[in-house]
Amino acid sequence: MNNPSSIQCFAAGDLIFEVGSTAALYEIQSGVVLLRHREADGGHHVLEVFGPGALVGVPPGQRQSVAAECLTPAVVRTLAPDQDDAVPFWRGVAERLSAQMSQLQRKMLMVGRAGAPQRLAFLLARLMDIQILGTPAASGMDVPLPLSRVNIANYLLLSPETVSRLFSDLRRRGLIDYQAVDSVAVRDVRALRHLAEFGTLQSRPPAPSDDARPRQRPRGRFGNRRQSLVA
Amino acid sequence: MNNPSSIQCFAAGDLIFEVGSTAALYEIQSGVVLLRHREADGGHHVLEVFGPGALVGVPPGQRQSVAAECLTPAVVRTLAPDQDDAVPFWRGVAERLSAQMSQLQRKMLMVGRAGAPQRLAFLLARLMDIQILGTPAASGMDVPLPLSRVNIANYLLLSPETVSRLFSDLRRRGLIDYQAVDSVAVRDVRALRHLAEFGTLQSRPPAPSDDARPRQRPRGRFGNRRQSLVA
DNA sequence: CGTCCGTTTGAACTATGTCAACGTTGGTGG
DNA sequence: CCACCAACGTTGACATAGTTCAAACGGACG
Repeated sequence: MNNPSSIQCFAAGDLIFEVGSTAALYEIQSGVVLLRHREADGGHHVLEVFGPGALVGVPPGQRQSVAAECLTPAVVRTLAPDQDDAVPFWRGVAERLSAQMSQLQRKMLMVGRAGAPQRLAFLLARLMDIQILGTPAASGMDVPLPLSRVNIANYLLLSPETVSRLFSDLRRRGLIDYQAVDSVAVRDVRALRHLAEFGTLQSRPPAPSDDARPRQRPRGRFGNRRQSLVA
Repeated sequence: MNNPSSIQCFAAGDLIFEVGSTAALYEIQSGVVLLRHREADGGHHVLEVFGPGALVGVPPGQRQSVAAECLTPAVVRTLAPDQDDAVPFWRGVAERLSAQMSQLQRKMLMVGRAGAPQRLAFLLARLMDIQILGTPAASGMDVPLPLSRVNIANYLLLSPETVSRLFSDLRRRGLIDYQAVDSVAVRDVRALRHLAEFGTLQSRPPAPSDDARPRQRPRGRFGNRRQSLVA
């Protein structure tokens, strides 16, 4: 109780907590952490991937509904309220949970509405952000992929085969490059971010500000339909 | 400040708050409320549907990232901390937000992995739960549908045409029945819940406990693949 | 009574899952 | 040290659920 915040270190592959563990809140100090959800049939889904600064776990009084696994060596801080700052503490937790809700909502739209290429670009963009933490992304930067293809597929709710094909496509198109499977060199950050956001490949920059071309509208699995514009 | 909780009433179609409104937390007392997310192209997505007891909005210090619209006449209570009970208040908010995260995660898996029929059954089950609130569901009960087909499609991330077809199918198969589009009579609660959970139609009960039939495993858009069982 | 929007139904298309075969890597045991 | 094996990743061929386009129907509202 008089130990308001303690530090813990984990190796890659370690579990920070398991489903059903007694509740606790953790703040990631360094490393990349994955939230998994076990299925009845023995499979599992990757719900979220978090980097430094994120809050994982549930507040006391409940049980953990998911498992948290370290993808890289990681340092986490256990969060607990002090006697004095209990109000700002819980307020802060509420705010951060609320922010994570928004993040999860974005992912849901991604996974439910966007096409497969956009989804992968989305994940790559997120991994870039986790890597650089503030620094502006530069083309040519190397992004580690702490997840296997299978985990990526689970995260994006795609089949591993599709993920594999997508990587090949992105490389063919020159957006990324890689030798090993556990990291990619981002050749064209701009195109990648554009793909993540709009689901389309922007016609290469050379286009000399041609204003008259048919406006590019967001495209996913949906989005090719005339919008009713009224609803 | 000395007004810790105030009651507000809304008519169907009213907005409780809009995107960008100053933050506030509301507890739904009665009625059905929908969370919408506006898109760049003028369309919108239905993120969640809530009934009495749910918490909507964000804690002070942020801006609303979504809009909340009443589908039926509704009564909501504005939540604000008292001087005395600030700690339990924020603690409670954190816990309820955390619980909603789990709920949203379930929906994400639904929308990303389950097939269209399962998704609709999922929504119908949720609407049943919102209606009855505790009372055990009975076959033959009448469930109001406060959402249009288009909104249902948006919620489930399907096209309206698909939703329409699904309703027709469910009626053909005798799980539900309806004359108007704004309510359904649930003919077979059991089958509907089974569909929502497993994605399959249970062979009608008559099956005389035939143990030797190929075990029904969960089926969605995925799930027909041999599980690696190892990962 | 006519128009309009939401719903329904039909037909065709496409993205993505499934199945299957092959290559590569890393670990294990002879 | 090398042979073998098991995962994982890649690629191809095929199947299909769900979107898209199109047209017809119905109720609501002027």
